[in-house]
Amino acid sequence: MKTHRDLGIKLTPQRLAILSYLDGNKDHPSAEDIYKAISKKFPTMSFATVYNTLNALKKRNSVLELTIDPGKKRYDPNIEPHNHLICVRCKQIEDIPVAFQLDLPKGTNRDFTILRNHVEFHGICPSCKIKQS
Amino acid sequence: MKTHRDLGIKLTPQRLAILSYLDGNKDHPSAEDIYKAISKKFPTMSFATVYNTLNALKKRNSVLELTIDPGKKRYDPNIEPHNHLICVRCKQIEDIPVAFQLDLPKGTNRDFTILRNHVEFHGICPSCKIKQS
DNA sequence: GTACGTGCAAAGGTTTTGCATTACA
DNA sequence: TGTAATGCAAAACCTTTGCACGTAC
Repeated sequence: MKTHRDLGIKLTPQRLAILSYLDGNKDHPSAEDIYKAISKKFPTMSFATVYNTLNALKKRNSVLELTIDPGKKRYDPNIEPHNHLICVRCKQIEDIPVAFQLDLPKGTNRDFTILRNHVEFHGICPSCKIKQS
Repeated sequence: MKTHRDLGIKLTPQRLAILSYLDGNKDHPSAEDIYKAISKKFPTMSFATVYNTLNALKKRNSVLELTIDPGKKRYDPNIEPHNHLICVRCKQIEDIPVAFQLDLPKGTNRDFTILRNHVEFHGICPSCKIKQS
């Protein structure tokens, strides 16, 4: 998450509200989550503006688009390399604030230039374990 | 990929065609890819049947639903634990036929019960590197 | 003042669903 | 024969787009 001082993007009240909602947010919200939260204060807010802003931020590398949830995109204001813990029951996503140094195993296509990696741990979160019992 | 001998699912000609198309397939096809390929031989095949079959196979753990491509699901008949190499340019997905033994870093939520992990390497494939130059 | 953002509605793409018909087991 | 799958169309979602209007810079 960068600050408002960044140039290159017009800072409208709607965008400031989205930036403020995302700042420090660890819920990995979907566009709808963002829309719902901000509509309370901005009744005229539209989905087009949410997507417009998210795509502008994505292009500027100020937000990550996560492809973790089948059916919808999730957004992450934490642009530091990190990984995720995903509850297979409730779909909650938790950050793992650490990067893994991984190499391709021997025998894998070495002609691929690796830019980054992303690790997903799938499991069951504490609160779903309680519900289960 | 299991064999046709599996019980618990009715084997219609359409399903046999889908199973045969998926068997050994390393392209991680989308539902549309499957539909297009099979429509050639089954002109009456419908999307409903493709999704119905894929969801039945998924439930039986005979196919994996990959959430790697934003906007659409991809399907993988390889149900052995393995990982993926993804070209950020052409979106090609290649298998890494090896599982990684990874532990949660210290300080991470230990109350999560880990069931499995999935590693994605993002990079540029050989053929996109050539196009680039 | 101008380029860019907003908001609305419509359209586009993917997946699911309802229902009458068909066919596997 | 009975249960489950098929196929079609419609609907449900999520995301993008076109366009007239408004506003940050």
